[in-house]
Amino acid sequence: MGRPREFDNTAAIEAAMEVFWSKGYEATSTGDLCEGTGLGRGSLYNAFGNKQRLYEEALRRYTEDGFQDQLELLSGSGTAKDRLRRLMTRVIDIDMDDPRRRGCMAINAAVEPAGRDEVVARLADRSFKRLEDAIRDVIVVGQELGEISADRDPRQAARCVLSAYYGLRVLGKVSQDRSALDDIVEGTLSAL
Amino acid sequence: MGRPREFDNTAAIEAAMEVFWSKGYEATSTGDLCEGTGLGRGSLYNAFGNKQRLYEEALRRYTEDGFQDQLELLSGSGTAKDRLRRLMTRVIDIDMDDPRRRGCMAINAAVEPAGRDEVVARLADRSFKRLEDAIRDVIVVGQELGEISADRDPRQAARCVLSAYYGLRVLGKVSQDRSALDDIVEGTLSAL
DNA sequence: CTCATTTTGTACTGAACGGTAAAAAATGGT
DNA sequence: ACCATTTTTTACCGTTCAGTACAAAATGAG
Repeated sequence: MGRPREFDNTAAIEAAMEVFWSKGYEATSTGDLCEGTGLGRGSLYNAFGNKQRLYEEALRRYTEDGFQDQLELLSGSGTAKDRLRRLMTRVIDIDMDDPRRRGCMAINAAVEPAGRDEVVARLADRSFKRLEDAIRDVIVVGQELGEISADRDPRQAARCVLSAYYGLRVLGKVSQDRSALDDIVEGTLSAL
Repeated sequence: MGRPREFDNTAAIEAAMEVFWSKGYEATSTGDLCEGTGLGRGSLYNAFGNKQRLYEEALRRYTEDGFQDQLELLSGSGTAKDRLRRLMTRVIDIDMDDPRRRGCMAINAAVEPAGRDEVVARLADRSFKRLEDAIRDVIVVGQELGEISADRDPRQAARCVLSAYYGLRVLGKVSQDRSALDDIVEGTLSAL
């Protein structure tokens, strides 16, 4: 019972995610969050407790949504290498087209608030590990089909792709040179 | 003429670097910087203008010092692969031994203040490019000596190592699994 | 010694911060 | 209709923020 909520919880978290993603944790004020979500201070604090917990919710949402997108790309058509290539070229497109240069929010989280918030650190870590597993699955299939050389441990190979992927996103934060990023994709794939 | 400075400019920048590196740009207050450098507010603002410009100085110092360390590792003894391996295992050691989990300040800069400060973005970009060139030089030598297969463009190969290197540092921010990071090193090197 | 010049320490500024208090408003149950 | 309960709104905390004003202190030039 009681007065019903006038806002959609999911939509509010998504709006907060956009704000945190664009500005980072520390540079985002609670006023920014009120403006972004359309909620008053009272509602925001009543629903989410404080800025830190709302950030955790926002990051959780980001990693869930992002992982679904990644799975979709990795389970598309084409060879295993084609799918891994699409995973990487997609983020190059996204990173270089985004005028706000938001990059990957999981990386941003690992860099900025993870040192002070163990929940954030574990969320980021789990997100990285899940992508590693998904990449590994693709590599295993590729090896079974003979598309990828089978003389390398698939877990190790997946970790290399994973590392290249996140390196790509770091470099994409400040690089203007798309061909450098494309080199990383092709070089990483030809190593498999 | 005028009253002489009582502090060493270089030492102050270095102290500020430590503070920014540990806490990040936004979370560092001007009070933290006074405490870290030992300077009063007046001296600090008189010498460096404002927080942003001091950060730029600190990052400049970090990238200069860091690049010297990297060059030293890359010009050491052993084969080209040995030297590239040392470059990477060194940062794994550093990242995993550091209780403060500061990571790579250039990455931190690319993630946090680069979006609002073009000077920072260019400093980070330049730092990345310089390491790419240094890695490429080692690969070229390795190819000439037959230690590294010569059928890959050295620039592309260098970019792959570079990307793996920064991926490594991102993962090292939150990972507790050293063997995963070691896999990346060995996988990346065996691809050359 | 005096004066121009620079640095230093301190006190202070208005603004913005994260978070809270409390009352009004809106519901369902009885 | 009334009450317990929850959300919303608004006004308000005390604190901290980045940056400044200004006078005292320390120099070298003349």
